[in-house]
Amino acid sequence: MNLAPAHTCGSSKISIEEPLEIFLRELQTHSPLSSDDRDAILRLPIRLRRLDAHSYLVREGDIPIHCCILVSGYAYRQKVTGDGSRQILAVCIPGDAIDFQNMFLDISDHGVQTLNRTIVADIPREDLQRLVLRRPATGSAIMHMTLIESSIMREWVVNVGRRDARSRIAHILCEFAVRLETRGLADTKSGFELPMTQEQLADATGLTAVHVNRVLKSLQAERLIDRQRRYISFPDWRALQDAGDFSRGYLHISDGDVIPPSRSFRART
Amino acid sequence: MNLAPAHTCGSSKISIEEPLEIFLRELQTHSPLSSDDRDAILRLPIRLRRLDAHSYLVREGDIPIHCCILVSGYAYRQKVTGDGSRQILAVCIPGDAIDFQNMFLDISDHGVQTLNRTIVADIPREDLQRLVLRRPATGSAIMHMTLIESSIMREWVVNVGRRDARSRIAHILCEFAVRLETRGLADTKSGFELPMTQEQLADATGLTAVHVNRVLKSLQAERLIDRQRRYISFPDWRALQDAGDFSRGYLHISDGDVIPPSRSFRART
DNA sequence: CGCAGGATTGATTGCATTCAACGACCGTGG
DNA sequence: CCACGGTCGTTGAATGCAATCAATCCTGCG
Repeated sequence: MNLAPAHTCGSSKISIEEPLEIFLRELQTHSPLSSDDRDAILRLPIRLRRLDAHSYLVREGDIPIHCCILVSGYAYRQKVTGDGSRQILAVCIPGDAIDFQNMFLDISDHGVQTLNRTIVADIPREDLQRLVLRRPATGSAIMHMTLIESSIMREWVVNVGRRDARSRIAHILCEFAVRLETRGLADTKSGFELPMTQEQLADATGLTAVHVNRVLKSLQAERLIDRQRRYISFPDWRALQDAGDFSRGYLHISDGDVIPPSRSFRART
Repeated sequence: MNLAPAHTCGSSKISIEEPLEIFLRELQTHSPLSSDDRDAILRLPIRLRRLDAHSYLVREGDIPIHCCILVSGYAYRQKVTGDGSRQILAVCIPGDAIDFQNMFLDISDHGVQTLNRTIVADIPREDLQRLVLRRPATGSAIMHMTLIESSIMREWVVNVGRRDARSRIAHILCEFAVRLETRGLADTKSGFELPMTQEQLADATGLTAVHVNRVLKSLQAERLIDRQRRYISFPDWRALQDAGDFSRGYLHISDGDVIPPSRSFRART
């Protein structure tokens, strides 16, 4: 079902180094590493995979055997309730590591699925665990990334628990914009391609697709957002943040973390 | 406001070792440590504090200077939205470490408050960071504890995002019971003292206090719970779990983790 | 061209909120 | 000892936000 065959992604072959450099960059944005640590990371063995949209990266109940880094494309974490409804827990963007959550535990408590066509780099679990034990600084860097993900999840609890539909949607749009921007993948002025359907947006915000549609339309009518198909931009970024009760503190972005758009690696859908 | 004076907590003075032993026990339930690692943990400097109910352990925006271990009593993590409503993100029980979340980040993205009278042990941040860098295995153990907290938070997103009021309440009660039970602080048969008001329960489940009250009454009427003031027990534990769509997988409890009630340290309220 | 998934719209329902008042319990102080 | 105040719990009535049900409209794609 998965293991997508070659798709149009430019002419050049992807070198084996690039994914680890992306990973290293993300690790280092928060905690500096010695050159030995950096080398150790760049020497990690990896395997590249291409995946279609809607492929499973992790299934709930899996025993994780590798940690995968999202090189390009988007994915989301999810859990399903007993009555079959789905909750999206997080959206992963290029540069994110998928399996820190599961890797140090025995069994995956949630699933991860791709949103679109995706390239991932798998790092064997044991190699990563060995790295962490031998090079504590890399462990701290991983801890740091993981804690930021936790912080984002805390904000999601608030979003889903205590905000009305309008704020929830505005908030998630703001979060998405800022996270993409800090990786040089979008810019709040010019907007970006939203990789989610309205139903997925609904599952992320604890609403129904129908209601998401209505809220989006009303945000559009108020000129807080502007949509052309999936492409979305924010004519009044300030007002959108207010509507979403958004402030970026919980993303723990320091100024130096931002990757200028020119330097960015492109998301190949 | 805080720094509660002596309260009745038995006659004996609390020895300085005990809190670190509690901490060590929790760390070890998931990842075994060498005797050197154990010694290093037991040698950590700590300071004990007694706190009244409703004291702040951490304020949103604080720069954490120590990590505190909850020795006895309960606390909760919270965030407040722009319009002033509160969301409770997690309930901390004796043995939990409060500040792993914040310690490796620069600034606290959420607050922590005590639910009742509490004893905490502060470990200076630098000592803990030094420990982690010198003894990677302790770092892994801390990572492990942190990831379980993340897993619980994921389940909370689902609870608040995708379950109706009845299930949310039943679920949180189940979670509470199981977590207390594994630390030998309660048992699902005989019940336990619920340390939260209905308003706090509401803020944890994304509901209103009024509605929590109605749901509790209806659960009572169905004989899924039994309440005498704050004391709660579960006449039909199986049915309650069903009502709450609860299964304990996400708590990542292995059989060996459970502390028999006899060995347990008592929660001194 | 026709199909399928996604987006849109309307009408209706219902769960949870809101507002408001009252009751029960507990600790405190006169 | 009892009166008092405050917090928490309980209840009723009315409102409203979002869900549900159902149909239709797009639009990209085979």
